[in-house]
Amino acid sequence: MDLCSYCKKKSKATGKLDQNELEKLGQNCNQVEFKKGEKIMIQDALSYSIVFVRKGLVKIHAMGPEKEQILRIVKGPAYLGIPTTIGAKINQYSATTISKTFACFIGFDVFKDIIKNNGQFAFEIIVELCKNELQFYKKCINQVQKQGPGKIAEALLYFSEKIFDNQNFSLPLTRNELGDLTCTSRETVSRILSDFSKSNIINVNKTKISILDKKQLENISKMG
DNA sequence: GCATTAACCACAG
DNA sequence: CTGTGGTTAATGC
Repeated sequence: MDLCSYCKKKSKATGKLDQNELEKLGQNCNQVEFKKGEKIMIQDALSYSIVFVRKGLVKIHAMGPEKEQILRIVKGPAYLGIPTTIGAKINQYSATTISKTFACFIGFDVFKDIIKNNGQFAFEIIVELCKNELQFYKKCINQVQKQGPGKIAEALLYFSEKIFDNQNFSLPLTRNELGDLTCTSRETVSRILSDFSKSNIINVNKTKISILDKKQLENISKMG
């Protein structure tokens, strides 16, 4: 199986593995193809594996006391489930695909062994975890301090820049989910999107979004 | 008080 | 699933 050799090019961390480790990984991981909307990890389930998302988009979400909360959107290639597998016995969150996704389940024991034996690999994993944490801090501040338009503007810029690298994209979330992501209601998302559209900042057609005035959007995001 | 913001409800498409 | 309108509550001049 040459899957892991392929991923060696895709993932910085996997790139640090030697042939031996790659083979060991190959023997202990298995690729799965997911359709849009399928669950990769389930909150409250016991977790035994780390998931490597080769390609695709995944939403990380958890059920709160009131409602569903989308924590972040993950774009492959990326590791999934490291915090919850290492830091807790049961999954603290769910992961659901929002596009067609190819992912590999890696046995935790093998993953742990490689971390312990390969500092370069471990370092790259730490880099990824650190970046995620910093981004999460930013999201927290954004959510608590910005008001509606600022939150939506930031989310749109995030999808445009970080996920699709394009001014035009098809939003992989419903309005409701976008609300769950930005801590607003579905109605507020609708209203703000149509306001942006009326001001010619964006163009909206169902899930298709075009950013027309990026400067303006950045400004709204910045001002809150 | 008055304005702004956003959630909740309801209803239509 | 979405878009909109009315209502209501909180917050800040």
